[in-house]
Amino acid sequence: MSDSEKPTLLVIDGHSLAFRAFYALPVDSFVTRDGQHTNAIHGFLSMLLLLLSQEKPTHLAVAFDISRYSFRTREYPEYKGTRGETPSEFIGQVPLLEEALAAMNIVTITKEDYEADDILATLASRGAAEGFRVLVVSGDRDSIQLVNDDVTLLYPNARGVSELKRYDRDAVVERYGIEPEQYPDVAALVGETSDNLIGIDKVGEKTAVKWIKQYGGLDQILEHADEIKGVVGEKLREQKENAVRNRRLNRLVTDVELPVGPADLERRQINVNAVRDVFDRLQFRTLLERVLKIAASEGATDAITEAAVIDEVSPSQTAPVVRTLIDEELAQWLSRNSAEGTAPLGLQVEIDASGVGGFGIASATDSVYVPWAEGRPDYTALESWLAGDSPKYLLGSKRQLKALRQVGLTLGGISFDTSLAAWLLRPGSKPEDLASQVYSVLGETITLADPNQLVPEVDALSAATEAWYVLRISEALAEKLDPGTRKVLDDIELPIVNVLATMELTGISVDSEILADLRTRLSASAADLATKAFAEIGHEVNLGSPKQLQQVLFEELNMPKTRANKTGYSTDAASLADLQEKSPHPFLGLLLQHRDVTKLGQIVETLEKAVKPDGRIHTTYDQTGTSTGRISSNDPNLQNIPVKTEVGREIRSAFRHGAEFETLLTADYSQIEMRIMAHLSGDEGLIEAFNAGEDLHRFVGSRIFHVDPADVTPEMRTKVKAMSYGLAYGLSAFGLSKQLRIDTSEAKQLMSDYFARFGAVRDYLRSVVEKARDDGYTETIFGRRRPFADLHSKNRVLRENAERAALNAPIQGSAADIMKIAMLGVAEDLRDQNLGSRLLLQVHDELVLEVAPGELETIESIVRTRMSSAADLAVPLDVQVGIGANWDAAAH
DNA sequence: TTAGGAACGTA
DNA sequence: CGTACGTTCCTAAG
Repeated sequence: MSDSEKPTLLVIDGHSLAFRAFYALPVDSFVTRDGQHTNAIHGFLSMLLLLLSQEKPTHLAVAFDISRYSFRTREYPEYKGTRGETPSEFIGQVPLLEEALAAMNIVTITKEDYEADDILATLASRGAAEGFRVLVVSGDRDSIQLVNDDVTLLYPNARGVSELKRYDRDAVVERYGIEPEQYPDVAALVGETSDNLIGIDKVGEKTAVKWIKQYGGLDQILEHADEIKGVVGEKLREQKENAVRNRRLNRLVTDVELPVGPADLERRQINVNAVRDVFDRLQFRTLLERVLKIAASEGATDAITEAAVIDEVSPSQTAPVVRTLIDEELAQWLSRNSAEGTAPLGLQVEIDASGVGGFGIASATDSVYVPWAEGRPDYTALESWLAGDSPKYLLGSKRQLKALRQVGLTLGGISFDTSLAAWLLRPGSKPEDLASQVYSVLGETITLADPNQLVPEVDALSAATEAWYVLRISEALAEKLDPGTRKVLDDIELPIVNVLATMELTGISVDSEILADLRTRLSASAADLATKAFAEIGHEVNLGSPKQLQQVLFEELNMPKTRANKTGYSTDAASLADLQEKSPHPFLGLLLQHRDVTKLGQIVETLEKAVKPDGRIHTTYDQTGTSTGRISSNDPNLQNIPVKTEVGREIRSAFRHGAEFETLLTADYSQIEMRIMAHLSGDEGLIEAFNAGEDLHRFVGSRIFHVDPADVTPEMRTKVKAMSYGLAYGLSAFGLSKQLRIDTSEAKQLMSDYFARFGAVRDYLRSVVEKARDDGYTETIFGRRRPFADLHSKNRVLRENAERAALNAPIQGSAADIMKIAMLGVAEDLRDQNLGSRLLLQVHDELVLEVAPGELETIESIVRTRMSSAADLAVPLDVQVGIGANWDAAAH
């Protein structure tokens, strides 16, 4: 068998390569937003991917040391004793690397009492015996002894891990002048500093090699030690025990007992879903793409192993043949497949540039395609099936529902949505398209046509086949949903799809003249402020460039340094305010004002561009946009329209009721998160505070500072307010001191005074984190879960970030649930009572509606009732309602 | 052209 | 060293 026909076994010393990578790549350039260092992982994986594509191994394993201790340290406690502390940035990268390898379905091997090199040696020798071409990757020179006609060593050179030097037998001979098998003899004589193996004084590589050539090997050299002349001869005779010991220790073990042999290490299919997960966490974008590319190429060529690899999936099925149906045939098919007692159908609406192109509808065993031509008369059966309650499973139902609405069709019976289900299972994940879900949920591969390709390489999948996949994904996901999550899906998320779609289609009316006027004033003001700012420093700069500002502030004006960030020193508003105190300069104030007006100007401009021909702005709500259960808004984001400043309120005043309507009405929950904390913690003091109906912060302040509510000063109230709001975010004494600009000691005192009166709150917050640590997830009042992995992390920054997020999740999430339930109630009443008023916006704890003439009282009553009764808590849910011609006037 | 960071708007 | 978002600009990569 020639070499090219042999299977290739690639074995890697994990620690050694990761450690090389760690020193080869700058630590600071590879840090996740959470503070996890990743340079070693990145370097390792990058090299691994290169090896996979260049060497195309058929079999693969990575070996790791279990600890620093092995049979060698027992024999010689000083072994590797020169190695210093492992850098803290390296610790913690290895477990993550192992996770990444697991996701790529690569076998990792460890063995108690042995080093990774021994595992490599064993696999290499067995592999060679079993007819493999073996490639060993290690940064340990001892591995040279493994090289022979079947085994090649790939050794990282001085440039780190970007290149590996190839040592086959000839290369070893060329480099060292001896056969690979003789290398340990050389090392035994010379010694190995990195292993703390001391050699013979005065004997270097040259001498050792010369002796070995002369006498044949270490044993022979020692036998003839007496013949060797000079000082080196003396040293050899004096210190020969060193060489004997070194030789004993540097002999790699080739018969370690392992749970797997070379033949078991056949390359396995990459688990794309898991890889995405791990790589997302590590923020490896480019690497992810490289892995996906490999996965795709391998997945396409090897359909058989596919299903076996992704955990426990049923064997892949074959999509039913697509039939195109219209008219009577279609009516019969629908009637047959949607009759009472039949299973739900998958539905995929074909959406193209001009609207709806057709429908794919599928049962488990049959799929049909229905071309759509607007205005055709004979679609009665289809339309009534679409509008009816007959259960339908979809992927991304809101988008499809909107597309149908725009061609005058109604969609009812949305009883499963794979995007929503996948998000509920993993609320941090980004929505996947059909092909990705087919892979991540079913473990099968389909190829979608590239929409950017004019002449598609592959035929587009019929919408009917897509619907069939959606149906299967739905069934697979449904099995994974625990009852609580299922209830959230059925009772909250699926019903609210329709409400959100309606709000998006409705939009909100905007007075473009107000915006245009505002923009003119703001840009004039910006120009004026910029001129004045330039005059202060004597030249022009780009005030929007943090880099140029740093030059001006810290070099030209020599101001004291502010908080450091990745690109230098911070120039954010808080830092500039600090600077203004320490080193007053007119430039600072002008800069801040300029920031302010340009920011507002941008917002106004964005809004102007977003106004559609109907004079309204239609945002898009992202139902799967958050990890907590909130809804996010984009294109444009109407959940962050300014309100705190005068100009901000002017912007809000441009949002108004439509011409046919009477007024805008806003309704918001007051202190909903604090109320949820009171409920969840059962803190009697806090519950009393809300039941007393008094100003919350005044009440809490009176308890903490031991004064009458009437004697709570504004300063006291401010402090209490900051403390209360901070609680739900995991605020620290340090953070509190910073925000209130008080001493840390005073902040500490404030916190302890607070908890002295409201101790159950602290107990509750602690218990949330503890429970999450045990369960692996948090849960809202309504059973919405959010998983947390980092609560057990050894990395303190990661762990503490996770702890704060975990204690916040049930609070923010429960508030989100409550608001969604309230919206469902309001929408239901509007529909059932045939009211003309409409829901327009949701801003987390606030709803904006436009009220049809004559409906004001009804609407106010509906909104108050539905919002305050959305959940039954230990404290009342207070709702504030405001009315006005525009969003600003309707505030209260 | 693209991706990440800084900055800043909201709840 | 305070949670959850989206958008904008600048900048350094590609």
